[in-house]
Amino acid sequence: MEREIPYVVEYLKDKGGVPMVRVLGVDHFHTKSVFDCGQAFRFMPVSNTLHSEEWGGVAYGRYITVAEDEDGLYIYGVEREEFLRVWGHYLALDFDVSTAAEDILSRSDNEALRNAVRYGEGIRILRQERWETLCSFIISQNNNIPRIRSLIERISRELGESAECFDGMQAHGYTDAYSFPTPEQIVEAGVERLREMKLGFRAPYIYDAAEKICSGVLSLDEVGSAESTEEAARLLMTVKGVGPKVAACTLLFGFERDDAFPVDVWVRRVIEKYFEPPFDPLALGPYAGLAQQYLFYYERSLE
DNA sequence: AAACAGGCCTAAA
DNA sequence: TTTAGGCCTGTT
Repeated sequence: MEREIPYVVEYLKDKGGVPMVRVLGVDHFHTKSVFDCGQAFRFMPVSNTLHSEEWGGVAYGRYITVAEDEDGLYIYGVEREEFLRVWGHYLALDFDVSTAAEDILSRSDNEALRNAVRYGEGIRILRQERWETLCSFIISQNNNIPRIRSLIERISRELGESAECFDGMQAHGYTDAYSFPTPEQIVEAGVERLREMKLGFRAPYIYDAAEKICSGVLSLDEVGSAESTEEAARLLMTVKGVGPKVAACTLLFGFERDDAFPVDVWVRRVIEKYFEPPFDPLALGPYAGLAQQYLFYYERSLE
């Protein structure tokens, strides 16, 4: 369901001369929901007086921030060409959330699901970078979100390159920022170095993923063009430390496989709590992954 | 202090 | 084929 960005888009500069994009009338995009629902680990709240909620982070080698008000969405540190080529898609502004949510609800009359969709109305599944997504969810296993964040930040700082950033972004929380290391940079660093960075038992997993990609044993292009989500998952699971859950997250968040349905402890809890026994994610349809994210975010909010 | 954190690997039935 | 333990590290 990719399409042109169905919003009015303006290309402006802020008071500090920073190139920015304003997207008018965006629905289903609440910055906190998007960046804090557990799909992404590199965006953090930026405190300034411009917006109540502004989140900054690195993707595609650039530091940007995203904020909103009643008029629409603001993306700071981005020019027109790159917005059209990269960021509109990264932020999934070309995705019709309303239709997808309706599709999900049309397949189930489950009340918890209905509540979850309402609660997570502002969620959009980002279209993140493949390699970084794979590593992020390898790191996520048996781990908690603050530490996942700090580990990803640490290996980016130590092994990645300085991110691109427009002058004046200091007003948007920029101090310094680094892109996630490439497979080559991970291999170059070596397992011992990864251990020193406190990746623990995940160090050899990350290294194995990097090594398989560098040697050509695993191709993320092939994963992307696999016939089915199931086949794509099978390819990813050839990496040590990648099981069904990590594979599903990688596919949903990094490969636009909207039907991928990661089952973790929280989702298992939701299923047991609210659904009648033979639960089949396939029954939730082509956007089952979005449904999963609604359920996950909803259940965690109850804590 | 002991248990737990968006799992997965390995060994053993 | 399924099922326990154990795992790096940091926090509570």
